Amino acid sequence: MQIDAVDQRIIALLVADARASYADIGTRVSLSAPAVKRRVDRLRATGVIRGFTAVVDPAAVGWTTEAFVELFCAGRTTPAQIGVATRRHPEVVGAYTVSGEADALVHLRAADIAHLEAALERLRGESFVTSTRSTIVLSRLVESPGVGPSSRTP
Amino acid sequence: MQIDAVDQRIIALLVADARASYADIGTRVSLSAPAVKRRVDRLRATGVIRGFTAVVDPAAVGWTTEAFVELFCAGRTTPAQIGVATRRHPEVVGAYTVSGEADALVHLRAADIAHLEAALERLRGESFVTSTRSTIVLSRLVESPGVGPSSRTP
DNA sequence: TGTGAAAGAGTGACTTG
DNA sequence: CAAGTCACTCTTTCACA
Repeated sequence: MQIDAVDQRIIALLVADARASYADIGTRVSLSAPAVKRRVDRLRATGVIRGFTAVVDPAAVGWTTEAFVELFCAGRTTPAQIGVATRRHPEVVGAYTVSGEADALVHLRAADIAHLEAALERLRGESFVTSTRSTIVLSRLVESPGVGPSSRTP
Repeated sequence: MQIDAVDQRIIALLVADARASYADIGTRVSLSAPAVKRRVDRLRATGVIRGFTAVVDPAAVGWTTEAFVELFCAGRTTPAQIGVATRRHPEVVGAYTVSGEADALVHLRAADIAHLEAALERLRGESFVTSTRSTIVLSRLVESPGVGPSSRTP
């Protein structure tokens, strides 16, 4: 699907504030509100915009402990398998297959160290996991939602 | 600040759909629309809800290459220093100080390998960086926005 | 917190370049 | 075909009980 410069700007504005009105966006991109709505509808329908979400301070909700866990998997493990398995754990906020020694990298978020340990144990219980290597997050310095500065086109 | 069970449910609903109407949320939590608005306003004012954003398919915007980079830093480098420095790079979508060998873990997103390489070079140019170790993301399996399933309280 | 009223936003049908 | 206009409905958001 083709997205033009106006779409880009609309996306950037929605990433900055998902509750902005179509009229507001319209004035910023020189379009009428219905025109903006049609574009947003199209972007949602084609999957460019996956949805709208609230950005919550994890500490405020009590999920304050984070870790990155490298997963070493059994010989014939597919990415899809890892995806399905990791998605089952609510503590998993990110999972990626990666190059290098490990097969996958899993981003965990939990209430505290005890909760994190429990989640890790559960993860290690997955049949295809042969071993893990954890890295505890000491502090979160940057965490952009969305796709980063989507106003830029590289 | 104190957030009760109703706040939790409102947060969960907004994470699921940031554009839900107050009336809609209200029926789900048995409150009137203005009551919901007042709670959301309070949650925003106190920083529990940091904002509302659109979740964009990175591939659709052309940022399709990702990496995790471990940063090894000079002796007296503060987390704040790393935070300020990494925030300068638009490719950085996440940065954390971590336990283990490395001092920090940086999550990069770029258009392609060339762009990623350029970003990495720029990052390595930061005065306090002594060395880096990169892990390329092969596929994204899970990536939850917000705070994960915030309907759960651990 | 709920109610009700005024202002504003979302959305469909229709028209125009 | 995509944008603009208009009309109608639903939301937001205020004051007050």
